[in-house]
Formats: sequence, C-alpha cells, structure tokens
Amino acid sequence: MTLIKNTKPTESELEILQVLWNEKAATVRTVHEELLKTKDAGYTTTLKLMQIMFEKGLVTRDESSKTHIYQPVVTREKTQKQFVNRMIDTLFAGSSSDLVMQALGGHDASEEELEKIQQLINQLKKEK
Amino acid sequence: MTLIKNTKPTESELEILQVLWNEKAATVRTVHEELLKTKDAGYTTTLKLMQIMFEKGLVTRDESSKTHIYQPVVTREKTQKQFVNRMIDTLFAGSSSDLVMQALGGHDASEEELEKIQQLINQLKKEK
DNA sequence: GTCATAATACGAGTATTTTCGTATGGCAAT
DNA sequence: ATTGCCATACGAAAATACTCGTATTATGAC
Repeated sequence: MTLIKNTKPTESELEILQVLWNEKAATVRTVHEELLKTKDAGYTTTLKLMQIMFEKGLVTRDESSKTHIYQPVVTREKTQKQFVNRMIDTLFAGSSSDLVMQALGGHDASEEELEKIQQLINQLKKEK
Repeated sequence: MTLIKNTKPTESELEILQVLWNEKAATVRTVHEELLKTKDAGYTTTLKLMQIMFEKGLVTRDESSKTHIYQPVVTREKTQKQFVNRMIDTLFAGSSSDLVMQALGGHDASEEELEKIQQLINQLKKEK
C-alpha cells in the first residue's frame, strides 16, 4: 500500500501547475518563460521548485533526455476542489452559495457562462 | 492619503478573523477557546498571532482595560473577494464561472440558496 | 499589603517556502 | 579536443509563518 501524502500545493507551486495543466507537459525552460510574463524570478528558482514538486509527487518527469520533461500528477479538477472546499470552510462559514455569489458579483462571466450555470442550477433543483 | 497595505491574511489569521467576524469583538481568551474546538494550540500562540495582526492593521484593539478587546478591521466581504479573485486567477485560469461550477457541484446548497443565485444570474443577464 | 490569578509583552526557536549562487555534466559546433 | 551553451543538482541564505516559554504587570480576594 502506498502512502498518499495530502500534498497541498503552495502558492508558487500552483503557478507552475497552472502552466503544466495548460501545456500538458513542459520543460523547466518553458514553464519559466511562461511565469516571466506575470512575475519575475530566476531560472534556477523555477528549476528548484519543480524539483521539489517532483520529490513531493506533484509532478513526474521524463528523464530520458538531458532536458527533462515535466507532467502534472494532480489534476486541475482535484486541486480546484481541494482549494474550493478549504475556502468554503475557512472563509464562507460552510456556505458554498455565498462563495458563488461572491464569485459572480463584481466579476466578468460571459452570457454563455451564465447560461451554463443556470442549467446546472436547474438540474440541481430538479434533484431536490 | 493613507497607504493601504495589501495585507493578505495567513491561514491562521483567517481562523482568527473568522471568530472575530462572528463575534464582532472578542478577547484573546474568547478567540482562543473558540479555536480550541477545532484545532489545538497554546494560548500564547493565539495571543502572539493577534498581536501580529494588530501590527499589520488587520485588527484594532481596545486597550482601556487590562484585557484587550479586539475587533476586525478588514471586512469579511472584502477578504472573501480578495481570495476569490486570487483563486480565480491562479486556479481557474480567469474563469469565474468555472469556480462557480466547482463550488456548486459536489456540494450542498439549499433550494433557497439556489433560488438566490438564480435571481442574481437573471439580473446579470439583463445587464448585458 | 500580600498573594494568586490571568493577561500582555517579548524574544527566540522551529518549520516552511522561496530565492539564488555555484558546481557539474552533456552536447553540438568549430 | 576545446569551447560555449544549456541543462541539472545541490546547498544554503532569506523571507515568512507558526509556536511557545518566560518575564512582567494589573487586578481582585483575602
């Protein structure tokens, strides 16, 4: 039986995961270039972080060539759920709909997106 | 013009704020007793954290009696917004509706709450 | 006043996260 | 083979967050 550590990604790790989720797989160089668009950090910093993430099991890597290729292990959805739930607990006193209201108010969301949410709500109401 | 520090509360600070938001105002003792229900920590740890929060400007305190009475400075709503926005950025690639979907799926939310959300959506659609 | 209780102040240790410098090795071009 | 360029590995500093022990002081009961 394998020990599953409940590894909660840190802030920086999330930024890296974001890139990996989008690209499916990427080198440290690619991830780093991407991060440079929004923050600034040294290359070895990104490298080190990704090495740590590898040790934690957040990512795997293909080491067959000198330039390693990283892939996310945790899925975007699972991670989202992890953080959303935590947030509902610590900030919204357990009320998921309060979070929804907060997210919808004061923010974008296109007409199609609103439509999708509405459908989801209708379905949830039917299930009651 | 006053300098507004963008103080992002830490995990522990959020737990304390949660209590203060509920109680409106509270002593270290009260906050600590409340925290003990879910975690365990020493009294002076809670004290120290609240002192730090005071220095950061997250809370104020009434020092007129020996036992200080703390009050939150940041509002629950503002803090919620701060975290929700951050989360939409780092975890949902900017899509607020993805967060909404995640929050609604796999969670509770009563019929009345769903109703409220639906009304909000209708209003948002009208504004388009 | 003295004593016991309970509160604050504060320093410092520990842990975690983030940052970066330096060493080392592979590889392609010359 | 030498050189230059990238890549990884690794250690350790810096920054931040959390924890707790101890000293000090106010206050009320006696």
